[in-house]
Amino acid sequence: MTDFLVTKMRRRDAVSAEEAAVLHGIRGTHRRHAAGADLILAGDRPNESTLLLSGFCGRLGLLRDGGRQFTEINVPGDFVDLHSLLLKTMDHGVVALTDCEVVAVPHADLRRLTEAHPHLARLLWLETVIDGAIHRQWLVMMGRQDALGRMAHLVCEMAVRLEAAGVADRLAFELPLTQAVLADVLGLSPVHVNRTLMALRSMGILEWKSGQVTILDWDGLADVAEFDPAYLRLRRDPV
Amino acid sequence: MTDFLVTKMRRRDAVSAEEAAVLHGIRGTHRRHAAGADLILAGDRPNESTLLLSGFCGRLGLLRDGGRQFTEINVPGDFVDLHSLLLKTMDHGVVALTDCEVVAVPHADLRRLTEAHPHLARLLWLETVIDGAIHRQWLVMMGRQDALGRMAHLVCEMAVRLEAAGVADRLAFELPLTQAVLADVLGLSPVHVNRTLMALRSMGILEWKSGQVTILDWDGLADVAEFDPAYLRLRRDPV
DNA sequence: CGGGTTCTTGATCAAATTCAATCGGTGTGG
DNA sequence: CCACACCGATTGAATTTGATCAAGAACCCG
Repeated sequence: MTDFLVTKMRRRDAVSAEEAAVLHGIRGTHRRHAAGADLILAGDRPNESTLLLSGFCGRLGLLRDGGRQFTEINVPGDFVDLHSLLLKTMDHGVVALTDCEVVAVPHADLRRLTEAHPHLARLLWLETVIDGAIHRQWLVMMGRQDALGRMAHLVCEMAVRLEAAGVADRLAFELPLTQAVLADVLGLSPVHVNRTLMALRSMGILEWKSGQVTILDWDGLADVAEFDPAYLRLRRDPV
Repeated sequence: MTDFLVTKMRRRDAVSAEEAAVLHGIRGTHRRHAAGADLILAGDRPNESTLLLSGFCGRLGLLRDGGRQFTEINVPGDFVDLHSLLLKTMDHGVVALTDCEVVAVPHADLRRLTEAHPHLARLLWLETVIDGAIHRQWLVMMGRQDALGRMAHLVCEMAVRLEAAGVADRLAFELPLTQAVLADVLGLSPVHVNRTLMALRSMGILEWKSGQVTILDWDGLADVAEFDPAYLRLRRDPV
């Protein structure tokens, strides 16, 4: 159940058999959400954190005029709102981008776990800190990269994160996001998203049809994106 | 020395006298940096975290063409790189935007502190999680607000954060950032930063000369910015 | 097969960039 | 005290990027 989480953590630090057992022993409420459903709304005060088991979720901010901006796409093995353990009140919403399967873990249990297992606590802290690193990288894209670079960067990131969780292959994976969602991820209009994808296609870098991404030229893609996976912290480094 | 930090934390949760004493007891290397100096470079593996005592720092990402994008402005009382405690390798640099005074605290000491004082550990974790919330809010600005809204939002945020640290008044404070730096914060060109500031000035909302900000119409500014300080988590909520 | 969503394409428009020049302080050396 | 250099702020003109509006095509799903 928490396999993807442990797989991902083990790219970052050793997780002992005992610690893995503690993580696998996490009990929470198992739920399914249909694509489009709100898992969490801004202003909510959840008393549990949600671990994504399958599907894709997005954290998003809303504007007065109805404008939406995603700040992260979550993949299986991600906690979509581990930070709510400390933030208490959510500053943003979380929506299901596809049908999703999740397990909601009570904050009380997580807190007990962190007090009993300081190393696991640091591994969880690390997960929230990596969320921050992803946000920073997105900020650099949004501020200083053009549409092509942003799109390429997003694809690189999703490829590497899905691979790290052990969910998919780096060069061919399912990413069933509509171009409208991509627009709200990249801060573009849906029309321009379409043109940007066409450009990557015509450059022979990428295929993306019916939610199926195929990367034909990883190096070319990474070059356009100026992608350096260091921020995803997928190297072993004891915490 | 760590007064600003404790002041800020006490806006978020009770900090007992004993805990405050522990924080005040933090010993580290006291340093000064001149404006423009690099405190940390991307790729560094610091074995200490840096608490800012006075002045302003910025976390920034770099691009191939020399483009820069700041991802956060740090004010007195902020750790500029508390996340390095877990990230180990820095994914971004930190530069002094003004002359700065800092104290560098060894990671070993911080780690010992978190193991001995779980509540303080959570307060520190919270600080890193709030960094993430700030990044998210910036992403929404960058993706979906125009230049005017972004500038207004930045000013609102700095006003509230400086006030929360007990460093300055919300309506009149020093923020000695050049328009070139503002451009790299907001993802704009220096020219457009200039025009944007002129617009806010001509709307009677803001004065900003020689690093001195005066907010003439807070409500107008917050309205342009769509500013809601909830993400800064300045309400008491025990962790 | 029909109806809705998603994708695609074209034409026009607005925002912000780039390039370029000027202006105003501030400090320094003669 | 002035000349000079330097940095930051300001302004204008031409250009680019991406947005908006609008319409048609393709694709699913019931």
